[in-house]
Amino acid sequence: MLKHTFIHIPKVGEVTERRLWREGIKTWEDFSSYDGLSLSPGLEGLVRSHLSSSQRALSGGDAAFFERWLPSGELWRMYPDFSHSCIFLDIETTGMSHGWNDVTVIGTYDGYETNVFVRGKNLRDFPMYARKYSMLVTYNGKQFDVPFLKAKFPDLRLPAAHIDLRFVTHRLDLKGGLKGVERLLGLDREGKLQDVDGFMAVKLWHEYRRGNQAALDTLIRYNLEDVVGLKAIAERVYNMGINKLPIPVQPLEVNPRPRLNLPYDPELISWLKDRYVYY
DNA sequence: CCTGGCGATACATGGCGCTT
DNA sequence: AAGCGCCATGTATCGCCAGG
Repeated sequence: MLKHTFIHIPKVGEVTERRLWREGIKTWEDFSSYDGLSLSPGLEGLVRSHLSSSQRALSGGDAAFFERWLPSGELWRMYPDFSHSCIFLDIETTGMSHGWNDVTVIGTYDGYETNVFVRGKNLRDFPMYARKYSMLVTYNGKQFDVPFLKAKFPDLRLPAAHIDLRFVTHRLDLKGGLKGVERLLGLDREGKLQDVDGFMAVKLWHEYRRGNQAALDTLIRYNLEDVVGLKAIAERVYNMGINKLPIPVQPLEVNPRPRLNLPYDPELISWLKDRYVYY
């Protein structure tokens, strides 16, 4: 998709990009053979030089370049070009507020394997691990996960680009939180895991601290279900995004939600569900 | 329960090309 | 040269709504 993109160039907005497309300039390559019809000479030069930087950034895997120049609502366009170095992430905490609450679990998925970092075990390994990636994908992570992680690890270096799927789905009229979006896309998770939410994640952590090992298993399973779901969502919303554009763009091959083979305790979930009042 | 990024909206500004 | 429309961009304000 980036090779079709012009909106990251200064002085080029949605209208100009669509005009270029309409005139048959659908890729950066098309622009090189452009014989100067409807852009002013100054703008043409600007585009030309910005495209050569873009080409360099793309071949060099420079995600920071695109994070810097793309309007935030169009960051989703980066996904296929950087998915080879992409990390999906979701955290669990003891509550909602940075000042008062702590990170308990960090779950990640790179498209091949999941990783989990647990408070009191290996949470400290996360910053080193996170450095390897160019792109981060979360749901509401700009609000929640990233500020929490930065508070926890002050000199944390996260991937240069961050796609927050919350805003992508919202613009596509997919609303209702991560689980709601999964449901709308037919990506529901199995059985009892459906009943776990963030509030229960807090309770599961406390159960674990009281000595219940199965509570940690369940918390981790829940967390990783969220994480792997992000990839399935990203692929689908990307394809929905390109379908709204007036030019044909190569769609992404869509994968099913990965099936996790990790233990959890369905009875504990039922017990917690009955035990606490939700509002 | 708390928090804040973001989209939507409105408005001002300024560059540019075109017309008269 | 002046006026105009088009478009990008900046600023400000407001309310939504997602996370544990």
